[in-house]
Amino acid sequence: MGSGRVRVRFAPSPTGIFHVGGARSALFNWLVALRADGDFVLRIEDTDASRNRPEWIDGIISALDWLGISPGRYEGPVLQSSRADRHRAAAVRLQEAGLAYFCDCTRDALAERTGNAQHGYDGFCRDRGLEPGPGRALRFRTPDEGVTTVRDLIRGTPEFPNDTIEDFVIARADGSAVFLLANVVDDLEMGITHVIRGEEHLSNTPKQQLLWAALGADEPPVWAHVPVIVNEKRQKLSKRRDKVALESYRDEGYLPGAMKNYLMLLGWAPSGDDEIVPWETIESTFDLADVKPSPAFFDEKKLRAFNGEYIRALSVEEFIAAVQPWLVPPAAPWAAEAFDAAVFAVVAGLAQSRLSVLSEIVPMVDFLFLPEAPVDDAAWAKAMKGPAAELLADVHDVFGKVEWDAETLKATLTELGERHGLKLAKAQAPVRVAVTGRTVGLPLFESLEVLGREATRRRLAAARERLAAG
RNA sequence: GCCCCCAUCGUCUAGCGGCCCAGGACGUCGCCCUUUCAAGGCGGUAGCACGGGUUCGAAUCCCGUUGGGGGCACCA
Repeated sequence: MGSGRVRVRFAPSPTGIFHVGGARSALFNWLVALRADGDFVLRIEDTDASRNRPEWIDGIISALDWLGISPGRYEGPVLQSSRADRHRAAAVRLQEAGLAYFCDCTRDALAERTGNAQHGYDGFCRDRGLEPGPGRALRFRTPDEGVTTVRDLIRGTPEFPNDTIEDFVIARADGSAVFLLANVVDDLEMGITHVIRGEEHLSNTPKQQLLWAALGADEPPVWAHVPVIVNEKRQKLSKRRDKVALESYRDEGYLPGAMKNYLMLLGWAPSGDDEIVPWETIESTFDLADVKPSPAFFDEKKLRAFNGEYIRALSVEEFIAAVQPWLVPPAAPWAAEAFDAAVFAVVAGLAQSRLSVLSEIVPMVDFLFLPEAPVDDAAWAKAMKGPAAELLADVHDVFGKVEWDAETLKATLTELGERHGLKLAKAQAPVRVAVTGRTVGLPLFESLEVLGREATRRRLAAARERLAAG
């Protein structure tokens, strides 16, 4: 408005988790602000006091920060609750101007009149001239004729016949404004020029646009309703059924870069054949007008693949720093003092290409820091077959005297395996399970080298005992 | 029930009238590499929902059908 400076806002309600759909909306808004050299405002829609907790707000701020939208780079957070007086004032203004009226209809009374179902409000109190009072909500009087045309950057110009827009409630009986009004009052007074939000708000838009005009705005903001993100059943991602918390992805070890890149691909695509692109490229090429209007499925498999790529793109030093949180309790099952950074550094590079998410580092290196091999029963059953017992006996014996380096260990086991008619691929299995507890994992000989002769032989001996015990 | 939105491989998409008997990515399948598992390399698989138009020409434009989805609270 006025100056022409672009101002966008991200207006989540604090619900305890940060929804991936919200993350995408935030990113879209952020990008629009960045590209237009405009402002990004964070507004917390906390008007429903019954379900609000201060820590939820911190959660939103830190989630945004994780995405690269850091405090100080945007306006806010502005708590919508702090503006309640403005909202009430707007409601009063509309009522005094004759654009809204009081209504004491209950849901039941309305259902009875309209033949239940989910019809809109029938305008019963429109001309009853009710005064404010207990049980009386304020309804906005919508036009009876004409259409309200919404200009939407992603969807064109959806038209809503005014006679299908009911006289909706804008303030509760206690005078407090509901979302529809509070949201508009804030956007208007905060000078928001572009409202970029989820598609689920599209049907609210004609109502809000009517409110913009009623409150004296010269023109409504530019709307952009981004498609919803759906699950495999093609339904909107829900907190109850689906894994929607950004925090859970973060805690599992997804890198913010991968998450951002993936999220952007839902409904938008970089030019060219590469889907994995630097954030800077996205910043310099993103355009809301290129966003596809159809819903997109949140494919965690693809996200994982992306994350693996991002992990592999890290330098070993960066990788070591990134996995740090998973190498100490409580994420790690070993004692804090059992961890040896030098040992880990040796295998870090080997582990890096084997992870899709950072948390997978734990089962990959636990054998190095746990006092004993964390033997998995299924792995044991699978590997300890045939001449395993005899082979282990030989290995235990010979490993007591050979040079302790990966190359020698490999040559040794190759030879020992042949003695029992086993190719190396087969011969390594029992040794691997005896020492690491699993059938899969890091390259074996390098693992043995860092683990050391003593620990390795102790585990081989333990495995022999267990085998002997049946 | 009413209003609105959407429709290219299983999935995310490129395509904005001829460059397309449709390209990329994830998945999946096969092969190679290989001490397991990954990673990597090579190759394959699979799609314009349907029906009418418009046009010399349609995945691309229009209409309809069908199918999906979202919304219809004194929640946000």
